[in-house]
Amino acid sequence: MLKYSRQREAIKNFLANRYDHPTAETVYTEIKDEFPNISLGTVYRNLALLAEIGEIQKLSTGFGPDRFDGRPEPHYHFICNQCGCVLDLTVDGLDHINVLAGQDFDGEIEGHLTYFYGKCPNCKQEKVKFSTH
Amino acid sequence: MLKYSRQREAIKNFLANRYDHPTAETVYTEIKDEFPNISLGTVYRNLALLAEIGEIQKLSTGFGPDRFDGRPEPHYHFICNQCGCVLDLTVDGLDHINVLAGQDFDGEIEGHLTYFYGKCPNCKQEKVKFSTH
DNA sequence: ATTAAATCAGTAACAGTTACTATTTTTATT
DNA sequence: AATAAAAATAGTAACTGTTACTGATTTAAT
Repeated sequence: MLKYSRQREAIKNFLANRYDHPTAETVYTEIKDEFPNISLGTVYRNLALLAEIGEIQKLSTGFGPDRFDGRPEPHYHFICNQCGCVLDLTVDGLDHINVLAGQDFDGEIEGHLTYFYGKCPNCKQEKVKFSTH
Repeated sequence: MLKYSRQREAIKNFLANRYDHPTAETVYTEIKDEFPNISLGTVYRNLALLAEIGEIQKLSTGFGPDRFDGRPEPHYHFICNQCGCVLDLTVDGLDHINVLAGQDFDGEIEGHLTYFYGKCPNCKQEKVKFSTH
């Protein structure tokens, strides 16, 4: 049975108000303002739990630590090749790729996980700035 | 300057003949037949190097250790939710999803990384077997 | 108020990977 | 073939991110 915990609530609220997909470490250090002696283990445990019950999302980008997204509803993510930032990305009409993938496959495709890569708006700007003088 | 090394060559050949996307640990233990005192560090170093120069691919699936694919040409991957196996998957006509993703995005989409999930052919079979008696 | 279960803080352990160092291989030059 | 510089190696230590353990605290039902 799941019991209320202020720490868990604080972690969830913290994530709900952030859009930069922080790491467990970031959640830990930031939440320390409110809970000066919260444990890193508590942060990891609650992040895992919240992800499991679908209240947040865990992003394993492949490089560096996992990141967490306070928006539970399904959406895509963009990772900047230059600065490494992670941005939310709403892309419609991508469900059909499961069908495409299943075309020549004897198993059963149930879902997919996609990360988009490139230059974020900021880094795209930067590049223009440097290349035109 | 890149110098030849038999260990690197062996690692590359080993991967070229495997289609199960082994982990560094697996490469290490298997390649020990030929090089009894090869170092795990050597395996990691060469896997990273081969991936960097594009002769193999590194797969970060998000759970467990990274896996390696001896086929350098771009293709997709399927991960079985049940047994965890990783299979190659050829899916055509998926380049356009970069365009779709860039529709309402001010940055620049340069690529994407997609993993498909579901039941592999074997596990799909299993399920049928158990549910029909 | 009492109690049992859940959660906690603190810390140790763990997995996967990278970094360091002294020795060996490779390869270009004599 | 011998020499020498650069690259790679084996072996091991260290590191990063995460999980597991333990005894104390908090929650929530009685």
